[in-house]
Amino acid sequence: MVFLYHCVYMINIMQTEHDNLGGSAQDLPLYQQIKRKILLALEQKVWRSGELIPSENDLATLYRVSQGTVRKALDELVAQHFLLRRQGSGTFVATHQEEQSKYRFLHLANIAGNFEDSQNRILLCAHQKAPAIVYECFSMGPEHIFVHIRRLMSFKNQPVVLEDIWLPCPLFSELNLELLQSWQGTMYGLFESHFGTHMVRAHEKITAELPNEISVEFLGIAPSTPILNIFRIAYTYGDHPVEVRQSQNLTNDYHYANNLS
Amino acid sequence: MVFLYHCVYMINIMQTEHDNLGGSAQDLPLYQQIKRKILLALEQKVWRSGELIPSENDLATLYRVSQGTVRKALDELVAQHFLLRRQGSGTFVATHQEEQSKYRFLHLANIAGNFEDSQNRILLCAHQKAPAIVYECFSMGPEHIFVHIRRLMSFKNQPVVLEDIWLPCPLFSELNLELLQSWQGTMYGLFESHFGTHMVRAHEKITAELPNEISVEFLGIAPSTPILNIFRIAYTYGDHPVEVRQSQNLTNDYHYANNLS
DNA sequence: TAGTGGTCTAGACCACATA
DNA sequence: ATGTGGTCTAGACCACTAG
Repeated sequence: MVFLYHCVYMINIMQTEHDNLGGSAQDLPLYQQIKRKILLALEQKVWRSGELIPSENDLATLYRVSQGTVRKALDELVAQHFLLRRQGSGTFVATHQEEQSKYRFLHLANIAGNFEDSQNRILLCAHQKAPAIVYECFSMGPEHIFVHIRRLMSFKNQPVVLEDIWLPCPLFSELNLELLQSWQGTMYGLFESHFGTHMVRAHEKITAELPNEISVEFLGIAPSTPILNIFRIAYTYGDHPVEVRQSQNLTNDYHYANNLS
Repeated sequence: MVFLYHCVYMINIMQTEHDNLGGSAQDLPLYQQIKRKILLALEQKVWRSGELIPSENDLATLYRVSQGTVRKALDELVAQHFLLRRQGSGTFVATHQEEQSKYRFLHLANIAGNFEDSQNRILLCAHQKAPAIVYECFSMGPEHIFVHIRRLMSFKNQPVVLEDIWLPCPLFSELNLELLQSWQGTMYGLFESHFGTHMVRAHEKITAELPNEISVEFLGIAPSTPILNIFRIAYTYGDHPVEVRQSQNLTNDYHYANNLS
């Protein structure tokens, strides 16, 4: 029975939590405590991306709370895209393989406001030093090495985005050109399935700039063309930064679409 | 008793809904039906911005459902910023006067990632024709007139944003320069308190451009300076568009901050 | 002290997916 | 047929606000 299998893991985690919080759990509501425990289990990879987690009833038994309390914890985790519910099937760890998450981290739309599939070309994948800002983002010393990826994205076969990506090295050391070129799907899907790193959120700083030399070359534009510059830091479980990305976007035919609410 | 006062309104609304949906309410879950009724009441200004709405128990009695079902409807409305809960006090119609909504529709942050208060100068407030795109956004014929506002926003007394705002005319006809200049607070707060129009969401299209002549003049920049251009349509209850705004943002010292999740 | 929202429970029934 | 999540109910108790 799946339930018993998970029990072994979960009891460990429950007790770890118990120790950390000193019994009273800081007076957080029960459902918040359970939410934390599930998040910790996700961070510690008790359940992997795409896997089925125990049913609401099993979790309720495990945590010694009612099913309604588990449900409230799951509600929030689903709203934050950590989990995915399928009625009749169960609750699953969210992945970047799902159709619906294809444009979750890519907000570039055409004039009509629709998202299009991109054609991608990997220009570079090397172990290198990185710009100073990258070291700051990861709080790492200057001796560290990063995997540096450069990618050109085209829409309707017109180059639109040139991005430089830096990934910390112990974790992504095995990443190479062949793997990137053969992969069908989003980059975050690749990171998840081959490196066990699931991106949960990102922060972007958007500015208007003049293009760098590489953008001029690969986007085929004049050096005076205004470029939408996006500087992104992406985070995995536990708010650990695991990717820094700078992209230069040609916004003649496309725009960054954002909903405020 | 406040409860009885509201009953008169609510019963009308309930019956309107009932007629529209033909009894079976399209098989929507109860809490979704109640959410719709509350949204309709907000749209029809049964309760005004900032006002207390009936308690969960009163609403439950009114709609003949359990308090838990009302709560689930309110949960979603609060998450979408339509309502605001205050424990011990009650549930209120959300406003743009609250401190927390000051930067809800202004995502410009300084290098450290913090939001700053702006100094605003109204350059223009006139009843005018508008660019063609504005007519499209409102689905209005070319005979219509709009209120056109031009505003310069500065941070640390350096001009950073120049925005042009178009508002449809029957609704905002009374808007004038004196009112705009004397108003302390956000523009959406003004629209809400003086024109009964509460913005609930907006969509932005962001591009990099060269500045228009007016931006060159008022931002004090060279015509070749890249500018972050934001084209916004803002909506009130019922997804009716009520504002079109184009802003040109100088992103030398500030950036558009966006969280993806 | 009374009324409000916030948490938690227990149990019923429904809709859906899978075998 | 079974087990899953989805909805709905009724009731208890707690935390907070205000008169």
